[in-house]
Amino acid sequence: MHIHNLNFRHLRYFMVVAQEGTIARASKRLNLTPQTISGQLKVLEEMLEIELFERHGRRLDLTDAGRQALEYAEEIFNLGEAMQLQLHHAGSSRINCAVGIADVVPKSIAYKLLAPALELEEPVHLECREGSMESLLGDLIANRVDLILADRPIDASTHVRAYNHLLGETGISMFASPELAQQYRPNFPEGLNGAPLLLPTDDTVAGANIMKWFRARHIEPAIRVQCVDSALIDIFGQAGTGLFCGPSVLESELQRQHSVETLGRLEGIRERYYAISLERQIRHPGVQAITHRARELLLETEQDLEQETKSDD
Amino acid sequence: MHIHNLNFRHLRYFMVVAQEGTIARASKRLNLTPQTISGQLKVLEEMLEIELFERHGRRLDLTDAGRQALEYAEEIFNLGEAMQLQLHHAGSSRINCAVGIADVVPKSIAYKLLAPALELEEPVHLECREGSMESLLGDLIANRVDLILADRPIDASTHVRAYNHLLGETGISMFASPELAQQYRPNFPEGLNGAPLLLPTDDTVAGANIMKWFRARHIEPAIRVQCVDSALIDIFGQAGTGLFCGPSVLESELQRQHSVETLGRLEGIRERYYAISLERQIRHPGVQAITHRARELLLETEQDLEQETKSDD
DNA sequence: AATATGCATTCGAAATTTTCGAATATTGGT
DNA sequence: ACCAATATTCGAAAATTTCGAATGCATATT
Repeated sequence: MHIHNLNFRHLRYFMVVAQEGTIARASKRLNLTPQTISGQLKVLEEMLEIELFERHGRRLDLTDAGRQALEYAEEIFNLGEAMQLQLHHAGSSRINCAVGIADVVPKSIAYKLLAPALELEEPVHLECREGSMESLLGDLIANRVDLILADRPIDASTHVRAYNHLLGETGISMFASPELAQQYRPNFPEGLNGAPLLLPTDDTVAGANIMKWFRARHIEPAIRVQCVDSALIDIFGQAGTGLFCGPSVLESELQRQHSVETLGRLEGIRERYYAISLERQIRHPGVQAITHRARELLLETEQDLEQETKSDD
Repeated sequence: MHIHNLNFRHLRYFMVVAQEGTIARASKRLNLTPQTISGQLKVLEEMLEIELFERHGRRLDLTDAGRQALEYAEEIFNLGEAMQLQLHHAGSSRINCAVGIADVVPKSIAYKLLAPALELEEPVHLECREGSMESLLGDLIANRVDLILADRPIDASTHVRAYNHLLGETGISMFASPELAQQYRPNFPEGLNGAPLLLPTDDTVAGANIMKWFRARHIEPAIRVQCVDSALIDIFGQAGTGLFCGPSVLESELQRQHSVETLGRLEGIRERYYAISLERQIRHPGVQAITHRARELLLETEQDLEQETKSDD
């Protein structure tokens, strides 16, 4: 079996299995039988001549090579979709605005930030793509996206010459399923020693901030799950796996949609969101709408919320 | 037929056909029958829902969409190979030096520039990748390559924060097959009006320089072929399709390998080659060897040659 | 103008690859 | 020890890719 037989399907199956953690769940999401996934995964491993997963009992854990391969797979997949989109919409005369969303940015936040572009008189056609910062910066300099939504500004170390636009900021709140909330709310945050916690990975701004916050207060929660995608954290949190943090602006949304309760605020942490573009002076009408209007929007929401909770300062 | 059936083979066939210009030649290079290529190309067009080639008689010309798709295809293909290389060499302890070569740089020049790295006491393992400047810059900031070899420095307009290292420069000579050389050598360059010419595309430094050179002298050759890859120009030139330009340092090599003769120098044009890296202060031993030793090397060769031809100034 | 050659394409059969049903093996929990 | 859930193996069916033969078209040759 040669490498050129590599299908986009192989990559897709691999990505979904890595995301879902088990072949069984992946097979459900893909509407395929588990044998197929298992077989194609083995084919992929043979083609790449390397083990992608470590089989621990019936658990599949990504190997180091698997993690590297996953990054490539996601980027290749994105390029494939971008190609299809661009070719297909080439003839269309709609205003197009391609946005890259760093996968550390919660989807609801992204929606709030992008919404202004959809409310223009001349409606904008948005194309969204997710990925790691590195991969998206490559897309930005190649003009495959007009804008990146991220949780941090880029600096000299990124080696990309681009401009940051602060869109807004929010505090961080802690959430949990009703049972866990009842147990841990009484002495929050001091009583969180040993409490089960779901966290963004250490290399994200949010994850690093939260860890620092706990260390500064000599509190040591038991970290159960760490992942990049905050949507996944929300799911785990809803299921009661542990306490988790999220943007304060999303409090009411999280409570309603995931049936979780708020324990309190992590005072002192401010999460900021940035738009990153190649031009300092933005002419692209869609991007303009986002960078101008979005800032007001998120700050307003935040102010409303501060009046409601009224616990700061 | 769904997009997920997209194979790396489809992309490869497409790339080779675009490069070779005809399905027949592509089928020879790929050791496949023309029907296969033709069929798979049609499958690809159906999957992308767009025409990649315009069929003019028995000539295949890339459409606009085809050109865009080609860029994506090359990038996707490179990523696939990079993935395989990185995973396969992950355990190996060799010094690795990944170099991106802009496809406007003649292969022989690239070899000359990279050779110093291979002569180190501790031998360096080179990994080479070709592609457009944009695609390679993405690889550079994502650390998939340590260095880019290019025919121009990067400036502010590229939006990448990186450093240029001039490696050397050379004059430009004009070559042709013996018959053409005999015909056009007597009154070079004034008598080149209407002469068949093979050129790098307009968006390359070399192509633009040569065009400007002719315009300044009110000479109007008939441009027959324009392409990015200089190796292809050499082949056409060898076949006698037209006159073509190449680096003066490669005069003897071109004469020997492609059985062509030199018509003369294009006085005033200097072709420069640059290494582009993310660090100003280079620590990578392989990259260091290239940026330090290569400069001397190419300049030396050039000086030798200037003594031989003795026609300047 | 007729002919020949080279090239792209269409069609059906063979080879290859992917998918699934059935059966087996292993894990984790009760 | 048993059960439920999972991953895997094996062979057959379905789908895809490849090639041989034949066709049609365009350019070159006579």
